[in-house]
Amino acid sequence: MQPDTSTRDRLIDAMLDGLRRRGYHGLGLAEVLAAANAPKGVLYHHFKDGKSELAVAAIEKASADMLQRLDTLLTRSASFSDALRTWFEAAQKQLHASGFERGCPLAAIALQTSADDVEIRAALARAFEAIRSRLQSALEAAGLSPAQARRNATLIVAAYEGALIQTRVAGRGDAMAEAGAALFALLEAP
Amino acid sequence: MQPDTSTRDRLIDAMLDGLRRRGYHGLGLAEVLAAANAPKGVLYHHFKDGKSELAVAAIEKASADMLQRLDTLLTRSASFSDALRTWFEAAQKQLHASGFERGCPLAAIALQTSADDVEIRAALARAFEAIRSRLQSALEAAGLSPAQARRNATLIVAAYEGALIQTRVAGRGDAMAEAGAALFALLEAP
Amino acid sequence: MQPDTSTRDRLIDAMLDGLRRRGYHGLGLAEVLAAANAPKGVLYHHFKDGKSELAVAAIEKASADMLQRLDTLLTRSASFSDALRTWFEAAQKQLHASGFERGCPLAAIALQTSADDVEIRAALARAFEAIRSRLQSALEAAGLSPAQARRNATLIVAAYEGALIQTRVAGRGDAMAEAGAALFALLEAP
Amino acid sequence: MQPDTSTRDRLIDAMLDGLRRRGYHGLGLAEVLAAANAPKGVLYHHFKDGKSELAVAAIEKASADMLQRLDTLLTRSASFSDALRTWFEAAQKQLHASGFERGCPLAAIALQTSADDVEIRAALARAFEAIRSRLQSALEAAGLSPAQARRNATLIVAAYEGALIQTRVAGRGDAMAEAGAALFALLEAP
DNA sequence: ACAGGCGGGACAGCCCGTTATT
DNA sequence: AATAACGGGCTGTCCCGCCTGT
Repeated sequence: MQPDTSTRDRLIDAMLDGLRRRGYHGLGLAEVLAAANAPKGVLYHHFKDGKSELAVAAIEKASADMLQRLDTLLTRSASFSDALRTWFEAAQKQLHASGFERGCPLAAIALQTSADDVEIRAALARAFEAIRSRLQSALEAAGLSPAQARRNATLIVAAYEGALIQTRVAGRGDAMAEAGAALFALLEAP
Repeated sequence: MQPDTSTRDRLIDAMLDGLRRRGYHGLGLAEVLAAANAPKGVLYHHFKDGKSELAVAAIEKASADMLQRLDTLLTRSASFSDALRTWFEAAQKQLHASGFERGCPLAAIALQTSADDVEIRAALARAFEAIRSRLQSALEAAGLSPAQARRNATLIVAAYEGALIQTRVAGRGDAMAEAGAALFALLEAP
Repeated sequence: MQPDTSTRDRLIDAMLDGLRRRGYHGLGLAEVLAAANAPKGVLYHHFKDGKSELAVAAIEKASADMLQRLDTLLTRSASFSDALRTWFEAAQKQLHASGFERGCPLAAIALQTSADDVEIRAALARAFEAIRSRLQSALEAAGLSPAQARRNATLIVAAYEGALIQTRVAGRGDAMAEAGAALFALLEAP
Repeated sequence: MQPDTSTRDRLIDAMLDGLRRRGYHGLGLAEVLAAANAPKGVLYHHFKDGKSELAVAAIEKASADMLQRLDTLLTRSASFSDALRTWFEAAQKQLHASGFERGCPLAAIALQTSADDVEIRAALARAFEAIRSRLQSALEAAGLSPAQARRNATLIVAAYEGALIQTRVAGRGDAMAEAGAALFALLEAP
């Protein structure tokens, strides 16, 4: 029983960080392996389909992490709006702290897979659906109809990802703050 | 004025299409050159910095196209909401028509450039700013304060891009429709 | 004496089959291990020099098998010619049955070892010599001089291997049949 | 106009020599490129399918060379037997001169391609057929029936290839000489 | 004897950019 | 002004051999 994280976990973490910064095709395995301090051969023991399988594992971890953070926020916050506000602010801070390099890995991969990357697409679709679903149930709990809740959940996710893109490109946090402010104002409108 | 489009224009168009489908790093020059039916050497005559310079040209064309389409919509539509609705619907249709492969080239590039791709980042920032700015002035004309207009403009762009991502991954148009519906409902609320 | 074949034997059989189909360098150990349903480590317990030692064992098994089959044929057939005819026909049938994929493992290895694969070369030399020798003594028993018998034995082996090659490439059994027919006609000529 | 052979030709020659010595899978492109003194990238200009396409070109050159040598021999020799004898002796000498490393490239490839290497198999089939065909017409000219000529041609090719294999493995020229002697004796028998 | 993670070198393929030639 | 050959670095993949724990 060894306390240090296993090679497999280190590979996933390194992949995740790389995906956030460079996206799927922009990221070379050499960089991932160096970050994980792992030799080349070991990758294909843990992920026999190579890069794509590792990416799927990374997506699933990212999805689980996001979901859990979101869940914590939703249960601990006084209101749905408060939770959302904290969520957006945290994303903005994280992006700022990394010099606007570390965005959302889901979006980064989503825009550079082609239709034949079946496994990856499926993993992404599952991840987005899980987050939308969690937001939807929170909105229903707040009194919205299922259909309304679903639509607003999709919009929130869209605003989150879209604002991250603009923020990243601009190299300034404004977009995230602006989109968040507009969204909260609209959602809270009587 | 020559009948067939010039080689330079064909290169830009091919690059733009490629970026939409595969993003920046996922796209090889060989594919672009084949699509443009141009030999290797000619690229470096027109764009001496190669791929990145061609990408900047493609971004600028995409930006100009989007801006012009948006402008037409805003001037011809009965209301701002109508224009927006048409804009979202058109994007959804285009994505659907291409089998959910052809998304927004701006977002695709935005997520796979690193901080040292200075020229590309700058071009992207200009492009997003131009669209936000156009939406903002339209919202101001509709009676919003400059600050409110600015925030809503950023949110609209964010929702647009974020919904495109979700739609692309899911391989179904729902997300775009849902995010659009939620956005219009919120914007039109009294 | 255990009911299921030992791991060692399964490895040799899997290697032999692989060599027949892909040759030495075209065959990966992963494929062999999968076919033998054996984990990686076990190979180096039984064959400490790895692939090459396993190949030698496979060659020796192939050689022993061929020799025994030949021996049976020579003792049970009415004449040397009959034995030969049956031998060629069996080879042709086996090749046909496997879609012209499963040839002679000796030849397959012979053509892709370099001079420094000492052990393998030696094993192959022994195998060929054993077969030639068996044919030679049968021919001597039929009345030929030792020198004549030796020459004809070498020719028969050559015709056998050379015809297999042509058959495999063509994907049709003709070559084996033709070479055999010509050989029998010449050998039986008064 | 430069007198030295083009890069393309040098690549083919280097490939051919490599195939003779190591076979298809045993031969790495690095070795070929070093022998041809060519950088990696240039290979894919001349042979866009890479190694397999280069192998096809090498096979075709080998086939053409063999055919031409055979043709010269058959037209210049006093008899078919003389031509054959010279052919076998030349092969034996070449093998001996290279320390029994440089065999027939056709056989070397034939035994390590799998059924899905369609192009390579087809090229090999064409090459063998061409040689058989040339021998057949020479035998017909010597008075044999087409069927007899065809069978003997196949046997001659088989004996040639099969003897080369045995010679290569043994590291001594005997097998080639023995198989040749037996073959000539049988063919010349009244 | 078995099991499987580890290690890193080598493989074929492709990349983008440049340099002669015409 | 346009083209095709060149150049070599880098990618993802897979290889074989080892070595520590059952």
